Amino acid sequence: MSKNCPPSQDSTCPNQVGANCSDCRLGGICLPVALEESDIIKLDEIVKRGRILQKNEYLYRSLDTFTSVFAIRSGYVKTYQITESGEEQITGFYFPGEIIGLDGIGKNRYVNNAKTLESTAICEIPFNRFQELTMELPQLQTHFFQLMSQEITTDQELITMLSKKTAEQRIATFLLTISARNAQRQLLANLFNLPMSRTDMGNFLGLTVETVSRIMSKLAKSGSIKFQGKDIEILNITQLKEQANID
Amino acid sequence: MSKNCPPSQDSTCPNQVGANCSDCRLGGICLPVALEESDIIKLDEIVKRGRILQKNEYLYRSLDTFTSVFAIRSGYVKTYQITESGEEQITGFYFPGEIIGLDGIGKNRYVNNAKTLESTAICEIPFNRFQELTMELPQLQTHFFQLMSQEITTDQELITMLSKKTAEQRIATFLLTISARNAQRQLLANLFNLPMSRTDMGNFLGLTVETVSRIMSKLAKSGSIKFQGKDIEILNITQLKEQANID
DNA sequence: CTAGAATATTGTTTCAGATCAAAACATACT
DNA sequence: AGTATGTTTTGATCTGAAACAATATTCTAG
Repeated sequence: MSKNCPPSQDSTCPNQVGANCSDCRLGGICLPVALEESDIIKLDEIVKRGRILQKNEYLYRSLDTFTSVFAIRSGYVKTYQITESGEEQITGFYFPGEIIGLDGIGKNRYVNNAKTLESTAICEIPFNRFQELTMELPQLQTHFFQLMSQEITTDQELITMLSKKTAEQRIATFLLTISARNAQRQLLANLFNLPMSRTDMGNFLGLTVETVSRIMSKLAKSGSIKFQGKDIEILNITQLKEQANID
Repeated sequence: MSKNCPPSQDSTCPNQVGANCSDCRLGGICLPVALEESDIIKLDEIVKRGRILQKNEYLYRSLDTFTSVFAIRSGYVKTYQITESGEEQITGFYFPGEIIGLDGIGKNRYVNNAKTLESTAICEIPFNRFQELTMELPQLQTHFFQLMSQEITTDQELITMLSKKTAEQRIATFLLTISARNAQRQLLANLFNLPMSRTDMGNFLGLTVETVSRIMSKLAKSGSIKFQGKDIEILNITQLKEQANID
């Protein structure tokens, strides 16, 4: 098996974004759960690895025929819908190790658009073949059910946020969520870079850019955080949590 | 097989809410898709039928160990979470033929509380046994993936609503959604009874009761609808659609 | 049938966040 | 480098829905 092979979707060929699921540093965050080594190899065979998208490229668009779900290896993706009145509504931000495209299963067409926020490496998992594989690997099926269920749960958290929280609570909560997701990926929890613009943050949180900007400044003045553009440092997580929750 | 048997969970015993999946008048709305007769029988064997809950009873509560998903045969259920600050946030209303409990799969505990809005008949589907069955019935697995995906999609519609729509647009949209769901169940699309209180409506839509009441009156004055308490009649669906969408 | 409770409606005031406006930064392009 | 274009911040004003308040209506239990 040649080591010096061209960029391709050949899963047997190691390339710049990693060779296969077993040695992927994302490990358990992504799909392979408590699978046997031999089972991971089966999964490996169907995963199309190594595709790299530039900033602002689409993984899929609303109404495209559903074919695959995607795992993010590196980079960041936002999903959004266009409302009847032509506005964008962001429904999620996705980080390395996370899976997108689940919304397409229901009607065999993607409902959302998925667009990269920066240069992003992805693994494509053709759903037909994946589903066949789940028929012989119950653990894989279980894991996938869990993934979908968790997507429901995070969507419902956002619903609660939009329905019940003030602008300050939303932004504090958002920063804490990003922090936690970074920590889960062995990154620093209190010092990170926001992958999205203020506009996107506001859109996701149901706020205008101006409000986002104002509240960020307010949180900084209160001493909870420090920031310079997209670089964020959490200085007082206890206080930030209070700002996230309490009325 | 006795016809005159006590109320029980014995699925072989016909009772007041219907005998089995094959002759359930909800048909395709619920689980059994394009299944063979023989496969429906297998499904029948695991479904616990005939449990009837009174108004305001719980199907499950937040943090209960996840065991089953539930199909509603008749009646209505709301799901809700309690926020950190102790408020209720309704995440969904469920109608006959719809499936609830999917949020519990992710962490093996229910995230929401599920409470009946009136006397409600349910079918309980123990998830372990159901999952085993999906291993031999690919169509059943596909259908269940689709159900979960659709739950994601409806949650995302609510997100868009809460983030982008005015009070009037939310209520108009809500009434149109209920109307459509009734039509799907062979009920009248333009004359129906809301199963939830104004308070619950407001809670779900991120509005106060007072605002719900005001907007309902406004919609009635505009001639789109007519109502008497929970009895709703849609008089001008075209106009109501305009009120639901346009800025 | 009636008292009491719960739910719904309507009126008035207040306020959080939107909108409008403009300046300050940041990034990309020739 | 220097100009243009996009993004973020800060300021002033406005507004839709919340909050507060008071009735009115509908349910429920005895």
